[in-house]
Amino acid sequence: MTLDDRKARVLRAVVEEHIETGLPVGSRTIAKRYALGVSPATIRNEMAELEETGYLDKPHTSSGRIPSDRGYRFYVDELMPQVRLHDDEVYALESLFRSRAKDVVSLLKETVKVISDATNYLAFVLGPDSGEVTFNSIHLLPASSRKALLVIITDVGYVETCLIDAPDMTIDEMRYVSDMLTRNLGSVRLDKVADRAQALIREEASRYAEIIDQAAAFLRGLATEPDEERLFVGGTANLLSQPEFRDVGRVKELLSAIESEGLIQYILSNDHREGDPIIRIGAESPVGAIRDLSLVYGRFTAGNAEGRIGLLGPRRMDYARSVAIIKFCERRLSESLS
Amino acid sequence: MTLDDRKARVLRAVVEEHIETGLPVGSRTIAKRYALGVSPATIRNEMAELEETGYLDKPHTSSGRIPSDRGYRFYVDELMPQVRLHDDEVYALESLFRSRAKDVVSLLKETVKVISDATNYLAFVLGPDSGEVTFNSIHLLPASSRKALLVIITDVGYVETCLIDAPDMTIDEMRYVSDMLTRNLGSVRLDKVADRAQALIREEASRYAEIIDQAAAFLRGLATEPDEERLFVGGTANLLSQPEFRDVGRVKELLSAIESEGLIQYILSNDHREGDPIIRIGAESPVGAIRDLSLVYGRFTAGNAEGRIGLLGPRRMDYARSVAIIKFCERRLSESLS
DNA sequence: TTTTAGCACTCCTGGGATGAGAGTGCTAAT
DNA sequence: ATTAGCACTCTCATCCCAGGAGTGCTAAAA
Repeated sequence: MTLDDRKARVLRAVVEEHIETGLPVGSRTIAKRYALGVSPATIRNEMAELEETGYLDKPHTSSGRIPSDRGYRFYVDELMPQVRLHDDEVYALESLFRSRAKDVVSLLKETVKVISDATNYLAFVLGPDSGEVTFNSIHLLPASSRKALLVIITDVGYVETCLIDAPDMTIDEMRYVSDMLTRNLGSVRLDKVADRAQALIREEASRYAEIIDQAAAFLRGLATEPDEERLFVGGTANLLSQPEFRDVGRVKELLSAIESEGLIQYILSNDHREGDPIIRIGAESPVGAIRDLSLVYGRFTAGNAEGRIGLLGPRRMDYARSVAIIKFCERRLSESLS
Repeated sequence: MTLDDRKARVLRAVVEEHIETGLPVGSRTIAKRYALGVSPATIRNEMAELEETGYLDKPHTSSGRIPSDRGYRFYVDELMPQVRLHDDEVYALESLFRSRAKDVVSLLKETVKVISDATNYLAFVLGPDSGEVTFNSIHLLPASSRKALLVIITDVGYVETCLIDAPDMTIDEMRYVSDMLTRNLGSVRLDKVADRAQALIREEASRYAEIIDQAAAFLRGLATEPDEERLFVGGTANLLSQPEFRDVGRVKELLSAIESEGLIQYILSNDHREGDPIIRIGAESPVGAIRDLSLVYGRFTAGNAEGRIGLLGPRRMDYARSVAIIKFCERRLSESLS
């Protein structure tokens, strides 16, 4: 279904006006602020037809119109301009990615912070799933007299550590065990590592069985860690400044929705290419709690695993800018993590 | 200033009733629900006197009373019962501290989560200041062909990592540098380490100057990291279910207050012993944004550094239970981190 | 002297009623 | 096909009023 030129222009005006003000928009406003060259009455007629065909809604009989999900969808697919980010925004993001004395987790967290502040929406990053990751090397380091620190470096740059019991081990023994573990378990996917470790214990019949056991348990833990563990959310406070959240009930609902499994599963279930962010408007997402919010998110790759980065905002969010920001982050995250 | 026995009982009844319901409490309610053995009229007289002496307030002329800051203070100091935690609460907390396959940061984060869920208040932990910490050992590990991972283990169990440029180094070289750094910089306080590193570079006149430089820069970064970096907050969503936050403006104000330097500085500025949590009621804290909230927090020690753990709730928070929870966490955190 | 019952008074709260304002839909004129 | 004009609809803020909860005061009872 397509729209004739003038209807499209009216729709675009309604959407953009509504995105800006958050209020229902009337025919007079459009006539005044958008140079369509026709009178309010004509626009009224067009709006009536756009309503009949489902692109616009009326909150009540005698108010202005607001875009329906379908209206936003048409706008996003056909009318939305491609925006360029402001120089200072680009600068803020670039400096994030340039200073590389950081671990992956900090990078992801800071990215979330920057883009939520830049948009006033809620931002999230879903880090690469460690289960699909292989690890680069594993090290045992002395931590105290009876403890050792297990350090695991994955191929996407995650660094995971945990303290394990390792009484009476010399540094040389630790090095030996480190080498053995790296040799035998490196380049095995994390979710397969537990089995391999069992085999290793049998082969070696060694006095290090206990160490290997602890290491395997930890690796197993990493692989089976629930999705929420690698979700970083930022900008809750920003969201509160959106007028649609003057009702606290909404906010609560939303916050718990984000932490619930459902939303993450939904985001992961959508297959898409990098550089082509997914936009889900209002009730297009099957997740109830965000039925009057919109979602713009993309994916980035880190080694052979992938993560997601996105924005969650009111249905009247600024899609054009959001898409530009997400695209930028997709690209730069993928570069930084490879 | 002290109160005669009956006034104290009336005050206690008003405080406890108000904590439970959140509403102004009237004389009739107290006569009915608390067995003081006197009529509402008598209670009215007592309440009038308590109001005159500043222990109670009236929202308006003909409503029930609510405790003033002073009333809460008297309650907290003189009337509040010592509560024991429920078995299941103790269990939830104990299992947190028992499973020790965790790094410090996760432990702190999970503690925050557990106690904010248990209380429905906002919980926070301020981790030990790394500037006052010495480190245990420092290691260089191969990460990729041109990069090495710098791992620093502090004496309180923090593990900090960062990637640095280290082209063409063999494992043996890395071990050599690791040993050198640990020998020369270990047991130096983090905030003194930069100077020491400069000295080291001069002494060694070595080809590893660049590595040492990067390590020193990172250590310096740790030491000068702002206080907020080690602040973990949890339970924002819980706070929204408190009736005093049905107004979104409040919530926003509060969220930004927490992230502001001021509150943290205030908390750090109070000296106190472990096992003796500080209670700050309403306007007792000089930080404007929490002038109608209360703060209950304690301290824990980790090596020779110290951290803080606390709850931020409405002025009518359940002080008795909050104190019990904070005491418990103080003790167990100190045990776990030493 | 202390406690209590009684009662007038105050103030908040919630439910209509009202009027202004914004915007529409329709009709008739251009 | 477009536009001006106008009656109509609906929301929103305000005001008013009655109901209810609670107080303070006075006078009687313990």
